[in-house]
Amino acid sequence: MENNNYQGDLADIFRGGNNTTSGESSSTNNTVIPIPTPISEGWQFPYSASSQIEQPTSVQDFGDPFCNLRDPLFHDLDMLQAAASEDNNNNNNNNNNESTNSVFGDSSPSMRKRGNMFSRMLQISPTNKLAMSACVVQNNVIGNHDDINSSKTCLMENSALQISSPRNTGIKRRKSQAKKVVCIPAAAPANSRQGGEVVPSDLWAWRKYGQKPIKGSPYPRGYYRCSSSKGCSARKQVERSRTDPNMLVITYTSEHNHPWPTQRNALAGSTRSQPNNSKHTNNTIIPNNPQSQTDTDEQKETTNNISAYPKVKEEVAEEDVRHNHQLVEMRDDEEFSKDSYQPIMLPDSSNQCHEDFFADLVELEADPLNLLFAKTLSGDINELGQKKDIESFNMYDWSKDGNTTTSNNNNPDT
DNA sequence: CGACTTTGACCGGCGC
DNA sequence: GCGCCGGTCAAAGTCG
Repeated sequence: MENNNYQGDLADIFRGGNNTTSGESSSTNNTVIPIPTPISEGWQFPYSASSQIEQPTSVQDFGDPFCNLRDPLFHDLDMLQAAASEDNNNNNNNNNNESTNSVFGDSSPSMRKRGNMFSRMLQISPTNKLAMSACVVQNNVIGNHDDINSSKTCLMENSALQISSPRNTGIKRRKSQAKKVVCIPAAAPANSRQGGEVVPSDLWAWRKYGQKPIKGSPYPRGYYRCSSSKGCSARKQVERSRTDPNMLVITYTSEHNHPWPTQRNALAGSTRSQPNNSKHTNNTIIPNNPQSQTDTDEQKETTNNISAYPKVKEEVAEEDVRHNHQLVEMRDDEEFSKDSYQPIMLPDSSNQCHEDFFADLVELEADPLNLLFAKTLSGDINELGQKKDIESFNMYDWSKDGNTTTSNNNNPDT
């Protein structure tokens, strides 16, 4: 394998970007929401125990719990510029802060207000220079999804490459598709057979249909499609970060054409990664019961299990901020009953110290995924200060209706 | 038996 | 136009 231009994957994420104006379905939509690792940043997810979790948008979220993450910062590009300007001034007075801290931490009021990593939706649009600027700013400050812990130099490099890439014209992409990129902590590669990833499962059932070695990456990329429903075009790609094997880069493509699966549906069609399958451990874990995660080599897991998104860093890419906003708005009208599941609430203490940083994340808190992060991060970081990866992912509590739940599946009490 | 994973082959987009 | 490379297909094998 070649190891050149590791930015490639990220570049791919960016390069295809066309802003999706309403009505332009053919455009490629990529947005990246870099989520810094709390491990090194001291960053943590906020959490509001009082937050009510709404059923995630199923049809338009690419099956990505992160889909609804959006960025107040980039909600308005004007705000972005204003923020940048403001922050520059502030940073001048806070030189002792690392740039990352300025964003993840607390240096800049403006960034603190607008700059949460979850919400950093960027409009990666070749036609929108301002958006591209936003991209640069974001990458410089927050990080590259492929290696958030990497140096700023690297980040800036990526930014430059992404923008300068001819592909950033993005008008022609292999297949015009909206994509979302999520970078999440992964189980230790050593635990995965054949370099396969232990992919944290989400609420959808995925079936692997291919795997390819990717140029520039020592790790293969797995291709999955939604198996929850025949005819569903939703796909995702899973690969390890080239620079940080502990991170998985998951790219969601296309959309689910069916409702968010119930637990049964999510589990349906899967015989190898069932929670009750002692051999094939799934990634679903009870947040409060880390031991429930056995994380064996067998669990290549991708699939099917409900839930679990890791805590730490992550990125979601999507090209059109507006689109995300729409998703958010639509979510309020979601026909899916939130009876389907309930988030596991965190102790209030978990969010206390983060509220300032996530002051603007009210919307995000409504997203189950946010809870995932909140839970995992607050727990893992506070307690361990290190990533526990997938082991503490299980953020969903599906037991509301008394059905078997992800949590319950791993809960010794059940 | 059905659903899944694995894996080589094929196809097509994209850069040169 | 050519070749590289990513994405998908589909056969074979595995598993419950």
